[in-house]
Amino acid sequence: MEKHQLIIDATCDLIAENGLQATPISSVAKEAGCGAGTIYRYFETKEELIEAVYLSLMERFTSACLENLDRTASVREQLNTIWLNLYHYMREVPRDALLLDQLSVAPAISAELQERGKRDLKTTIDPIFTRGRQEGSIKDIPDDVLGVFVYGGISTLLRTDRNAPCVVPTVVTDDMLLSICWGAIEKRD
Amino acid sequence: MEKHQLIIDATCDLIAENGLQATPISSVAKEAGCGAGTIYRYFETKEELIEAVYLSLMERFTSACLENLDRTASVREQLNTIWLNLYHYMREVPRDALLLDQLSVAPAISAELQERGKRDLKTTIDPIFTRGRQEGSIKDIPDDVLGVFVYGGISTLLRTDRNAPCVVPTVVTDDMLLSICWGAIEKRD
DNA sequence: AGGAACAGAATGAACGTTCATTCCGTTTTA
DNA sequence: TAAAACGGAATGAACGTTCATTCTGTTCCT
Repeated sequence: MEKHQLIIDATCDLIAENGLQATPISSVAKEAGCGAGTIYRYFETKEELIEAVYLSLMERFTSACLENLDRTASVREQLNTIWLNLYHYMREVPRDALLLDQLSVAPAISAELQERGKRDLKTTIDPIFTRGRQEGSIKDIPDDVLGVFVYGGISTLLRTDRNAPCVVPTVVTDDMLLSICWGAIEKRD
Repeated sequence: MEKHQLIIDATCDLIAENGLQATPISSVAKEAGCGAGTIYRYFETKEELIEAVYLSLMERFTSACLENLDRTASVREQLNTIWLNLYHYMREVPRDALLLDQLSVAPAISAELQERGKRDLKTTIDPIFTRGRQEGSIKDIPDDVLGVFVYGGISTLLRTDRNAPCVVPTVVTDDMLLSICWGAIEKRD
């Protein structure tokens, strides 16, 4: 495998396990099986490495969320797919869920980088919300608000469970989760 | 004011503004108007200081959320009060919202400390959920799941807005917010 | 005077980053 | 073809900086 990617992977593992401020370059080098100096052949600074880690993480989230998405299906079916994809990915790959928690408060992650990381997902989801709103099945509230609220709920739920385990995985079925998510955004008369 | 509290306050301000890893003791000392050594008269280690900061933060959140709570009111009214209190507090005191973001991924904050920080709030809210469930107005889903989901939605919404401002404060009315929160947890037939 | 409280310089460990050197595969030369 | 020359990837010891913590002399209070 490419050294570039090897270094990124090692950094992902270490930050998820130990946190950002407990992940010195020296330990990344050891984990990646190279010398510390080598890392600086691929990344000018540690900050740049972190940025690369963040973008690779967001790519994985994006493709996980969009997996098996049938873009001809109904609004409801499409959102169900995306939300369950997100929920399952975060449960199955806690490393990436932990990593996202760490990076979302890292000073190295600027506002534009965040925007870049979310762009692909947003350009898929926002039209679904828009359509749902036109069809009258979704509340008249901006895309961002609806999307972010649901995302925040799911991610916080799983984060809490990671800290004090055993509540969520055994109790929250897919149906429950979707009922909560839909309740939040659904328009009722 | 007590030096003890002065040091905690200075630390709150600096962590909220600069992040935890950009808040050395030396800068806390300067902000608090004392020498670095003085801090160690009140806190044995920096970690202990961070723990005190966290507990003081959670006290403020707790009392903000429970303000004007009428414990004889209906389930719906009580939850409305709590959620709006939370929403308004996080909007009005962004320093504390930022601080919570930083501390919730800090290694100094252990799982038990988190539990202690949330305890008072939970012992008030959980019975409200339980009652709502008995009355048939709230979904048959554990307290933790419902509470955490709503909290996560609100806090993530405001965090996102802080990074790319202007969406939320002007657009999301109290009614909208409550409609989202209630939709998530409300039982419908 | 005597002891507690305080300030800030001193200390040593840990970190990000640099750089002189080594290593290794490829190209050139005879 | 064999060996010499080359170039850039890789290395890790060394450097300068920053930080938490300690030390030491001073100030304040009673």
